[in-house]
Amino acid sequence: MEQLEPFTYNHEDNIKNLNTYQDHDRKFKSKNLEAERRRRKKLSDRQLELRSLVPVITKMNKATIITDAIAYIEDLTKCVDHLTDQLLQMDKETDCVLGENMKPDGETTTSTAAIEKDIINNWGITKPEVHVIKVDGGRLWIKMVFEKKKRGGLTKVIEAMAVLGFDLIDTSVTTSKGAVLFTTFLEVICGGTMLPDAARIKEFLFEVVRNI
Amino acid sequence: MEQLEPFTYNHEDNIKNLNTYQDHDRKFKSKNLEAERRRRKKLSDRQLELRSLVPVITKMNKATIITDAIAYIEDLTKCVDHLTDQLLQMDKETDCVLGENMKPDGETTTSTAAIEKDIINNWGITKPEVHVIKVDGGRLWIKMVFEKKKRGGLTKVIEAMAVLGFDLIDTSVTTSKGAVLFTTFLEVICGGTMLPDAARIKEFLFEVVRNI
DNA sequence: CCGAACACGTGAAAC
DNA sequence: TGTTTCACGTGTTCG
Repeated sequence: MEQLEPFTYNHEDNIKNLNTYQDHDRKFKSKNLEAERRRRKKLSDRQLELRSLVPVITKMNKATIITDAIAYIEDLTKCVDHLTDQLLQMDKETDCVLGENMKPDGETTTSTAAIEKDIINNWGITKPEVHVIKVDGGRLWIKMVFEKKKRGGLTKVIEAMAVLGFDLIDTSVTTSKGAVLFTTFLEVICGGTMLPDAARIKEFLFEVVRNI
Repeated sequence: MEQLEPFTYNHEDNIKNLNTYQDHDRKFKSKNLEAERRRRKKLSDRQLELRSLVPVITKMNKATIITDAIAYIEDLTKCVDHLTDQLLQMDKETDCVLGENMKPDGETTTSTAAIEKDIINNWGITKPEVHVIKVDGGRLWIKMVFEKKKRGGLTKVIEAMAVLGFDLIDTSVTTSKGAVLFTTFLEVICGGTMLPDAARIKEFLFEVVRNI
């Protein structure tokens, strides 16, 4: 085909020349040829690693590997959600059982109703103070100052920490004249990437300490 | 160098011709040009989708996106493992409790019996350590070292403090490699169900930390 | 023979 | 500045 005449690029020759005169003759070599090769290799390695992590691979294509990885991540997140739901439900049940057992009059009030009642009754006078600082990937530093209005309030705070999946490394609680200073350095159990943003944690904890 | 003579490929010319005569003149067009474009777009889209699924992206690089996805998958699997462990443990516990509660003869097994049973069942590897020191009339200093076997254990401790009618003045909790050091300086509230007898408090707390 | 998948070197552009 | 990342069109291989 004379149409293809101007296009006389020969890849094999080019490769051969590159390999032969790799360091001596740079006439046909871009400056970033080796860098590009490194980049390609790195990307390829990552994709290989990703493939090795995903259990079910429908096809060996690069695109399908990513698709399978996406499906796997979705499955995993769904699994995590389901498990946490189950765990929370179970936590709530055991709490309910304990609460009922401790009640002397034997009245069966659900914990949600009790919480609602608490919300109505305890209208905070002083606004609680909550600080959440992300130290690194999976570590947080939290400081809270709030007013202790009833006994067992600290239990709720520690409970909230457990619900959030926090592993308290170093915690200090100081009480003085009805005010509580709670500071903690903690690690997120489920891993750094699962970490919700500090603002959300702060909001959640604010609601927690608001109701105690 | 005549060796490199055949390399007359001109990318710009090729692009220009492609843009100008995209559908009319296919002189410089490979047969699989459009297919390759489709493939690239598909792959790019998948990577975009993957990126949108991973919450923490350190860099926007294609390689780092995959790296982050790998880290995310590892975190997720770790989280799933952890949650299933917890769930299994909790299932076992509730089974134990329910089994006792479900006694058909209606016999009211006291909690002490349950505790005794637990003592028999759970033979801890490391014996927990509990110290209770009476500072003055209504003030105590407590130090406990125990092994954390499950999440929410700290909640039980704080709960026990509330049950005992203790008002925690200054508390410190330090965790390291599954071991927990809990120290507190507290005040006994008048309405407490238990008298501040150090030995009895120590026994009670020992049972509490033994079961967590 | 053809479509799909891939690695390659390259120029442009971003940081 | 220059190093790095990206999209591009290409030739080749495989089913």
